[in-house]
Amino acid sequence: MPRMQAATRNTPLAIEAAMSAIANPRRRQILRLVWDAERSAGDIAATVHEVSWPAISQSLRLLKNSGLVIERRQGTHRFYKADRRGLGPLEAVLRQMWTHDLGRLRELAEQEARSRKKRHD
Amino acid sequence: MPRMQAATRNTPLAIEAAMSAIANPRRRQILRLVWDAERSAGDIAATVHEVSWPAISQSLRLLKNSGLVIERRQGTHRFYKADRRGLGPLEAVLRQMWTHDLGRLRELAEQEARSRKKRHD
DNA sequence: GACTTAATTTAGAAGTAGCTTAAATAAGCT
DNA sequence: AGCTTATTTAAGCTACTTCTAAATTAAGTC
Repeated sequence: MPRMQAATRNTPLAIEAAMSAIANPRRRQILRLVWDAERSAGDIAATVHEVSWPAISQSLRLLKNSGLVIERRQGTHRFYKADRRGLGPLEAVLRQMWTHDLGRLRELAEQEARSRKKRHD
Repeated sequence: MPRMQAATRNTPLAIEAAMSAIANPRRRQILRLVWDAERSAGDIAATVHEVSWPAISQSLRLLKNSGLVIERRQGTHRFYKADRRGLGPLEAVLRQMWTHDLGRLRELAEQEARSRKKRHD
């Protein structure tokens, strides 16, 4: 008897949760990174160098819980990839937003830099 | 020379803002109320009896600023209606969410009732 | 002007979100 | 077992969100 397919969806896509997940630019950024190819958590964290690893880890868990990404464990690694099934019209929205995000994430980084500087006076 | 169309969009639809506006169940509820017909602020506030009038007012302003509704003033009244232009795939998402919202808003109300009760002990 | 009605703005409380640092888990290697 | 690498969990902090109650604006009426 053949084994079950490896990456069965852990949780079904929850439209409510998926919506607020996608409303956040950082999570859209991460989601885009795992849109076409599977990537390890560390790989993602190394790419998104604006925030710490735990911050990425939290975002990944949220994306997973809302059914937007799938996690696959292999040894000490955890690989994530977007789960495009059941996205429906949300996929078109995502693509639209990604084109709008180009400047948006730069803004976000500057804003964070400002408030971090302010905190440390 | 004919007058300009009365309800020109005050602000263009901002996809980023529209997204987070729609991510909130209360605002989706309000948006649905003004989806097919124009309604006054007071009318809306009277319909959504879970929260106070100022709360509705704030939500309306946010919806307006994100370009999802249009405001029309007439005397002491302010009328709001959904601005469906430029919504793109977001409209399909909205419709999908509204069907999911049926039980969701009841939950939200109960949750609010609980935390309000807890506060007043 | 004084009063009423419609709606907003302000101020502040309570809860939530997103981040940081430090500690913990978990797998693989020697 | 002890050490390293990969990643998460825990605790705490700041900023933002959503709400309420009270004060304010704005238009129309007597």
